[in-house]
Amino acid sequence: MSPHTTMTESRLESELAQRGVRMTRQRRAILATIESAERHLDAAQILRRASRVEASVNRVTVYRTIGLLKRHGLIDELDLMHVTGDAHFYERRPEHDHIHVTCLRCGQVIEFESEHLAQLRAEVEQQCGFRVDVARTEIGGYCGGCQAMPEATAATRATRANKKGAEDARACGDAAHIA
Amino acid sequence: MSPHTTMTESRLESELAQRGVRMTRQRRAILATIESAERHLDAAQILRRASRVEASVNRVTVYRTIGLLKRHGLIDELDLMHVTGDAHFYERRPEHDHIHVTCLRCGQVIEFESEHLAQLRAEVEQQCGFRVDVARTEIGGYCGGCQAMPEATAATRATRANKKGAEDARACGDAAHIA
DNA sequence: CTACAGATGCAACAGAGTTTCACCTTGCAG
DNA sequence: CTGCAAGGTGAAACTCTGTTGCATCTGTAG
Ligand SMILES: [Mn+2]
Ligand SMILES: [Mn+2]
Ligand SMILES: [Zn+2]
Ligand SMILES: [Zn+2]
Repeated sequence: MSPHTTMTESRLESELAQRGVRMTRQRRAILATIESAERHLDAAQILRRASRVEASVNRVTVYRTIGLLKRHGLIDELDLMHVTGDAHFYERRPEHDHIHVTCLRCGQVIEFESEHLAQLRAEVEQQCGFRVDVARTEIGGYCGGCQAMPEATAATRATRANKKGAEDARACGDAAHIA
Repeated sequence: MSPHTTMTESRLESELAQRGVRMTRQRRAILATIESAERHLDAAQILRRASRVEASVNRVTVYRTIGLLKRHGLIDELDLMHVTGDAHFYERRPEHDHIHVTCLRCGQVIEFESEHLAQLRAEVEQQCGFRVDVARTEIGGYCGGCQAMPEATAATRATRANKKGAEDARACGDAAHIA
């Protein structure tokens, strides 16, 4: 990597610029992390990944930036049925709504689009007199594989026990240097 | 009230009985509380209300009973967009699915039924190969009143500050005797 | 009535997110 | 450029939600 890694400006970054929000090295790292994630990340995972490009990023700043992005409607918050704990997960707000289907045994998450989402939202706006800001549909169940699998063999399951940090550090090559 | 208030057997109670689950005074109080609630309660509120009929009920038992009911699919867990904090809310699983529409300013919650829910669920089962266990749609937005109200006047808003216990104790007559 | 699986209470713990405050940086005006 | 004020940041301490270990108690089958 070059000495001054300038990091290509993310879409989130330009969205914020447009709205006159001040940009910092820390924010840039966090935005890029969220933007480029191949899956839904929670705050701790965002911190770990962002710290790799900008070592000074702090836990608190991650939470503050998540708050900023939520207020501006640029990201959505997910529970993923809290299969792995009480943390919330984040993703950039997509063009079209989609729902999240989580396997309660293996933790796999599938995204699914449907016409019914927009229709439901329209119904709510009309019949409840609400201006809808954010809509979230989450489903929990058992994926094909896990339906077949005998109860005990479920070694894949993301339990509360093995959740302890390891997964993200392992997946991405170098050790986590932030607790 | 008579000395030995026998408390009519709730539907949750008989559901559990059918499944051979052991019944205790504490559980009975918690089940009755959830069953008879006129709105969605979080764990702390369930504890406060249940303690009024059965003083020995403990916080931990509330959580354990919530877990029991979730495992048996007898209650659903809601976020209500976490407008008032990080707690989760509970309600008995209804006959027909409904969604929860929460006003992000005043905290009001509206329940709404729609054909699209069942259709969406069917689509997921077919196209994702999942066996769906629980489905949750939550919407956040601004209710009619709050859309009209000028930004500052929002005195009604359930802020993190006023959340502190008062609301439930006040609403139900006698003081909360459990922290 | 008894025995024992299973439920409870307590206290200690753990994880997620927030607040405070002294210090630092960004973006802009001069 | 330079200086400066508005706003962002890190560290530590804190709050709130939920969990666990363990000694003790109790509901229920026999
Ligand atoms: Mn949640
Ligand atoms: Mn409801
Ligand atoms: Zn699975
Ligand atoms: Zn409102």
